[in-house]
Amino acid sequence: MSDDRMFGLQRHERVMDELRRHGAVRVRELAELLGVSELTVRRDIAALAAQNLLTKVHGGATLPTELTPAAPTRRRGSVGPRFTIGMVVPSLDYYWPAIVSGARSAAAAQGVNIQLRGSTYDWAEDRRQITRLIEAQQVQGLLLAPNLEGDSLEMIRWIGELPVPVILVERQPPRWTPTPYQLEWVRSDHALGLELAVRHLHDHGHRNIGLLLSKGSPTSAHLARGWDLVCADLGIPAGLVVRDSVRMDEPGHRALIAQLLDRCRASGATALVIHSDPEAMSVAQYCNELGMTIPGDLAIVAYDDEVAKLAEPAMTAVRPPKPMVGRTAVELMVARLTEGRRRPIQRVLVTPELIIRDSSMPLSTPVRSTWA
Amino acid sequence: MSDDRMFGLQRHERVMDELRRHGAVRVRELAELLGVSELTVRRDIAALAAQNLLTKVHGGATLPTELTPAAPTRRRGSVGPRFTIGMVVPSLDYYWPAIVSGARSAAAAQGVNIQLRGSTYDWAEDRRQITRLIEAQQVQGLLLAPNLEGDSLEMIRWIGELPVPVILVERQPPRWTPTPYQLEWVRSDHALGLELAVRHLHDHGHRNIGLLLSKGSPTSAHLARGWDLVCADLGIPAGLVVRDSVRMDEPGHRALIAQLLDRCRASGATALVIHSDPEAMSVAQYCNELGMTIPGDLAIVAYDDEVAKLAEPAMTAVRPPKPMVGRTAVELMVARLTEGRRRPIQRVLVTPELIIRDSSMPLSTPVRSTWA
DNA sequence: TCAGAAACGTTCAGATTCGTTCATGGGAGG
DNA sequence: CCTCCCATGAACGAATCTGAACGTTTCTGA
Repeated sequence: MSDDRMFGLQRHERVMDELRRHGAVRVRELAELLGVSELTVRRDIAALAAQNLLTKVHGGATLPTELTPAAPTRRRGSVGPRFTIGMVVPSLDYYWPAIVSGARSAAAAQGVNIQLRGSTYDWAEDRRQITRLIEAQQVQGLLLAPNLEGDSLEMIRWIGELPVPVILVERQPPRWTPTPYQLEWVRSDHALGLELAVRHLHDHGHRNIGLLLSKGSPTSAHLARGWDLVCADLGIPAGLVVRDSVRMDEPGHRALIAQLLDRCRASGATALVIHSDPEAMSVAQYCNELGMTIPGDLAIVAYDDEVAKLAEPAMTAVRPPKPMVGRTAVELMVARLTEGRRRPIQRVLVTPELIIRDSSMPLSTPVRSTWA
Repeated sequence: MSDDRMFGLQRHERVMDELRRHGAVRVRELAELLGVSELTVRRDIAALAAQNLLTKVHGGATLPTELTPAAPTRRRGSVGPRFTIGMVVPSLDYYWPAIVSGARSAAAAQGVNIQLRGSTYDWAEDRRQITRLIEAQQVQGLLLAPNLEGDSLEMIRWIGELPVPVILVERQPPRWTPTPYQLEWVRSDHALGLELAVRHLHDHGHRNIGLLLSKGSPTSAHLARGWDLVCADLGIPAGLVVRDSVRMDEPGHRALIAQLLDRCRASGATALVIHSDPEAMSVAQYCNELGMTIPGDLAIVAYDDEVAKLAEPAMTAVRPPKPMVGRTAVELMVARLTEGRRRPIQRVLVTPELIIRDSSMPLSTPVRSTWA
């Protein structure tokens, strides 16, 4: 089933992954981690460095910085707009690395720099990071993903008054904002993503589906909206919605899952859509311990597709277009900086993708994606 | 399963399925799984790679990522992708010329051609034009603005089955479409445009505002939605909405306007938002004949800004970002044609602009847009 | 400054994979 | 029924990937 070996490209991705997660990697560790010789790792690093995706240092590699020696200058004459864009994201180890990576590669293609700042899901910290970026006077634009829960109007007004253009990433302010210019944003269409999941399950015969939302995520609201719409469209019950945190590191998660499964049984649900992979894997593992089979006794679709592939069975998941969101944000920002205020405000929705694996369909069924 | 042999296309789908499930596939395993020779698998992979559906690597294939070595960079001649894009618009004399013009200039910048076809606001004619463009085999993509009133699902399904990528312009299909790929679109955010108009009037003291919608325009629905939302937000009455055609060339338009003004007087309305310039000018002219002053006795904001500037007094109007819509559509299409199906679906809203002239504010007031 | 240790990269070899060339066979169309 | 065409498969030289060996460079601490 699993390969003992990976392809070169996969290794490259893995290297970049580790790099984004930790900011730096060392050859020795990577060699062990990936199960290849150090020489191979060095070759990988050299290849990635040739694309300016990382900076080679003695003993390993780091994320590229403006200090990178001998950055091959862009093609001769057309230096292009050399902007520096600040980016503040709420997390650097879940969900956001893929967005940052998409942003980084778009930035490389456009010849601009990105100043990345990790924050938390907390507005005060967001604000601190943003303020520091602005005060450093180095950034011409900002890509932000602030926590808009709470008194969002106040935050939005504050953001609107920043001296540089702002584009919100994976966030949607109210449709009208009390700012001199309407705010620009780009986000995944999570409501549609959820709809894809439910319709996939519906296509495979499930008529009674439940939804488990993780608490406190800005995504939940969109998922809930998509849920209501698609259930109404398909004429299936929309009642089984649970908001709870059932991660394995959460105390009492087993009791919560047991409770959830009771509700499924009571309402006759045969499938669950679960927000965020860890929660889905937690549920799957619990089912496994109980002797329930997946997808036989319960079909599961996870939402996020960060680690769903690694579950056993591999989990069908909705994958938000994270790299594309980052990329689009950068492209919008470059356009805004290049064209100035005359350019009309754009708001972009990007559609997630449904990755069909084994947790949602009987294994014997010939594999056939609805996306064919 | 049923057949010992499958067609090439089926095999391709199967390969993509495996790929989506596992993220990577190995030539050897696929050959065994599909019961064909490795050479055949390699040929399949090469074909799929040519469509950017996967990335070929030594020993197999992976899903395309941003690390995917760039396709043959077409620098030297830098001929650019010389695509030809078909564009079918419902009118060539109102509203649409600005969109087409935006599209044309973007096309020139991108080095692609546009085949323009005028149609009507009628689905049968749309379909005829589209069919002809397809059959001529000259276009690699289509920008369409079909009339989606009526049995829109049927039309959407038809559009989804066209052999070239489609982007809808100023049209929004249902959030989910029964097509192999979700439809892509770009449109003006008319609801927000209307909101700008109402808030502008509200800012200048109007607390009782009416809305006149032209009948049968696809825009009306968005305007009505924006109207309900903004009236609720501002806490002003939303009851005075009239749907009528009051163009000067419409028989009986004077009676309808008289009726409208009666309703305004009855409800105490001091301002009107009127969809489409000709209607607004018609009302303004009638008011003028009655001796009412604009904006003194009645403030007017027109929606479309096609000819609003020519009115007397010059009319404040919401200007949908028409050139930008056309431009964005072309840019999206070029991206789609360049990057293929792997590119996630984008849906873009562009924000209109409020052009403040004389019909909404006392003439003495220095004209100053809230947009500074 | 120097020496030891670690890391690096060149070279070579073994193994695997790729793709060209040519031959075969079955289905579509006449 | 025949022919043409395309998809497939076999074989083999070419290309690629990987790791070991070993001389060279860089780092670190005395």
